Amino acid sequence: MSHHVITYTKPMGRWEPDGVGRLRKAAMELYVERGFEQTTVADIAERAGLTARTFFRHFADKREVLFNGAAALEAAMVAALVDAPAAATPMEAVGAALDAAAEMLGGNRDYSRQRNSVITSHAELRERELIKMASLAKALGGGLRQRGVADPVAGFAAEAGVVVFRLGFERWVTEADDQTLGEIMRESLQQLRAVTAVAG
Amino acid sequence: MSHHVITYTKPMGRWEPDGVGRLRKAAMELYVERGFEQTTVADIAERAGLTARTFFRHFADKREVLFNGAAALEAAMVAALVDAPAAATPMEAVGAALDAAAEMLGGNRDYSRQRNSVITSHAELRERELIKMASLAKALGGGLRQRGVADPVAGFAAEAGVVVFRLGFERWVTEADDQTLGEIMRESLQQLRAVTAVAG
DNA sequence: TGGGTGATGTCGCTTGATGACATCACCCTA
DNA sequence: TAGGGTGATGTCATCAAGCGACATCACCCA
Repeated sequence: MSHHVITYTKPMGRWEPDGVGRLRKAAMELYVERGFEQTTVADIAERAGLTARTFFRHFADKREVLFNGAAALEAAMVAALVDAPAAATPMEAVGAALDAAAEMLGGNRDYSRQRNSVITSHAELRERELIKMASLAKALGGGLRQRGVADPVAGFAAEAGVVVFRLGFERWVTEADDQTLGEIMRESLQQLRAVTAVAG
Repeated sequence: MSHHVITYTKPMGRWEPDGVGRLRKAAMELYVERGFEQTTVADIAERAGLTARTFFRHFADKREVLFNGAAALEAAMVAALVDAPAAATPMEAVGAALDAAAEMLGGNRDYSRQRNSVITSHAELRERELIKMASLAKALGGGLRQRGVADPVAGFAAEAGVVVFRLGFERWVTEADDQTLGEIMRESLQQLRAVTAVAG
C-alpha cells in the first residue's frame, strides 16, 4: 500500500484520518473508471488503504457509499417546508422546500453531472436513488402534516414535490442551458400544474 | 429428493410441469411465513422441488419472483393510453391507463393486500417496486410521445399518473372501505389536480 | 503508567449469483 | 423404430456480498 503523508488534525483511526471520506472518494473513482458492477468492495477498500470488513462498518452496502448527502438534503428541505409562512398553501410550502434544495445543490453542476451519470448507468444505483426519493416524499408529507395539512392533500403535495424535484434536477444536469436550478424548479412546478389542470 | 406423484398435462421439463409457477408459489409462501430475509433461495427451490441453480435460470434475483405481473400491467396501461381518443388531453389519456390498471387489479383485493404487505415490510422489495413504477412512468411517457405529446408535458403527465396510481392503490389496499379501485383512482386524480392548482 | 475506548484488521462463515458441463425426457425425422 | 436434436434441469466450482467474533493498536485520560 501507498504511504499517505498527512497532517494530523483530528486523527480518527489508527492510521490516516477520515477513512469514511477516503472510502467515498475511492468508490466514486472506481465506479467511474470501471463501472459499478465491475468494482468489488475489496477494490474500494484497497484503494482507500482499508479492508473490506471496514467498508461494511461504515456503509450498509456497496451502493450506499454514493448516497450520503441525501439525509442532509432531506433535512434541509423539510426544515424549509416547516418554516414556510403559516399562510402558505401546501404546494407553496413544498415550493419553499424545492428552493432550499436548489440552493443546496445548485452550486456545483459538474459534480452533480458526474454523480448522476454514474447512477443512471447502473440499475442497482437507480434503484437506491428511488428509495431516497421515496424517503424524501415521506419526509415532506410528514412536514406538511406537522403544518396541519390533512392526509390526502399532504400525500399528494409531497409526491408532486418529488416529481418536480426529480424532473427539474434531471433537466438541470442534462440540458446545458444557463438557467439556475432554482429557476428550473419553479418552472417545473408550473408545468406540473398546467398539465394536471386539464385532467379528465 | 421427494417423489412427487403428478398427472402430466403438458410436461415442460424433466419432471413435474410448471417449474416457474411452483417457484413463484413457494417464494410467496415462504416470504409470508418467515419473512423475505429469512428465506434463502435454496429454501424456495427445495419447496418447489428444484435446485437453487434453476431458480436463477428463471428469475434474475430473489426479489424478481414477486414482480412478474408488472410487465403485463404496464403493457395494458400503455395500450389503453395509446388507444385513447385522439382528442383526449394528455391527462385524460393517462386516466384511461389508470382505468385499465384498475380493471386488471381491482378484482382480488385480498391477494393484493397479502402481496402488498409482504413488499412493504422489506426495504429490498420496496426498492424493486419503485423500479417497476419508474419503468411504468417511462413507458407511459413513451406512449404519450407516441400520441404526439411534446416532451416536458409528456414527462409530467406520466409521472403524475404514476403518483395517482401509487397513492390510489395504497389507499385501496389499506383502507377497508367499499369503493372500487377504479373509483379511488378517479378520485385520486382529482385530488392531485386540486392540490397542484394552488401552487406558489 | 496503566487501563479504557474506538476504529481497524483477521478469520471464517452463510448467502447470492453465475459459468461450465453433464444428464435425461420428450419430439422429430429418417 | 432407432437415432439424434432440443430444452430444462442437475451438479460442481467459484466469486462476491455481507456479517459475527475476536484480536490489535493508537490515542486519551485518570
